[in-house]
Amino acid sequence: MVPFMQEPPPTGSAFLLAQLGAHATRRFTERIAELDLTPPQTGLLRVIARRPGESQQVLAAELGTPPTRLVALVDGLEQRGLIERRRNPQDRRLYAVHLSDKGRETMRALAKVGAAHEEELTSALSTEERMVLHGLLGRIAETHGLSQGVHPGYRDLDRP
Amino acid sequence: MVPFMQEPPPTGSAFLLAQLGAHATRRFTERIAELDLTPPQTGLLRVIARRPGESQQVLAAELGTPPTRLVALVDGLEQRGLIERRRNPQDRRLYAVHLSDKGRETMRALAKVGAAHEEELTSALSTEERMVLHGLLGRIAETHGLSQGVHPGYRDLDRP
DNA sequence: TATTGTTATACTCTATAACTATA
DNA sequence: TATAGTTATAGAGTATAACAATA
Repeated sequence: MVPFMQEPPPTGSAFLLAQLGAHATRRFTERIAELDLTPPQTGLLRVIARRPGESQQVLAAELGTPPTRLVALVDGLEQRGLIERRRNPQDRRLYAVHLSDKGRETMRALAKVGAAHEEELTSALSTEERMVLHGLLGRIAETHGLSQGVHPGYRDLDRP
Repeated sequence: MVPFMQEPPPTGSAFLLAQLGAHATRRFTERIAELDLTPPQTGLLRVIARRPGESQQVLAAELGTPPTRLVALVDGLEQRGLIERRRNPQDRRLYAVHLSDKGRETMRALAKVGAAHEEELTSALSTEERMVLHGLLGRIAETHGLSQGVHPGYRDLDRP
């Protein structure tokens, strides 16, 4: 969503966070494009890896997105052989969504991409400074209820 | 653009920055909605305030956006009386874009919104910690060429 | 009747290309 | 011919509502 600019105080921390967050997202998007993945696909893979076998409804709730949006997303990853839809014989309305072997391989590649991304982004800082930064960011995230490892995106946003 | 999730390492600083950046943007968007402004409008106002009298071409270059996009943006702000297009008698192709008195008033309101936003976002930290955070973020932003006070958004992004 | 997944549709935001008016 | 601004058009991404199958 989000366009090219934000806030009035030229360089408060809030503005820097918005700036750096957009930059981090852009760079990460470029990196995963080489794996032929988009950020939404990557996020879905992560949730499936963490909670294998869940229904699409549960995955949608976990991601905070409308269930309809998951259909195309799951379709795409399934067609590429990264995930599998398994029918539940007890309740034939549900699918159980799992990673495939190829999907697990992709997760390992994503871990490498993430490490390189982290290194690039924090390259200006010493090891000690990185720990300080991580601690401060973690506390801010915690007080704003962002600690679950799921990117909030812009859901729940009343856009004008 | 950006969807609901990003990266593999559950809580590296890169992921935290993306998370917090999206959160900061969302909260700021909510706040300026009460002034009936969107983030792109706010960013344009800031650039005009900093460089009054520039042409739309220059403003577009400054924001890193196609000039066509500025037309509707300038239209909207002009219709609400926040900015003025002034013809240049020497070269009647150009406009010189200026803030109006009402626009300057809006800038003051935006400054207040920004201060409240900054306070809310960093409320978990002490005064000292806020200074440390600001210093670290500033250094990271600098090494990635983000220091101009203009939000990069997702321009130049090769999206899949 | 309620729920899972799906399809159809519409809306927002943005970019690209074609046009006008001035130079 | 080149440039500033504009309009028209198309595309990506997302959400809402209606629908089919199953419970």
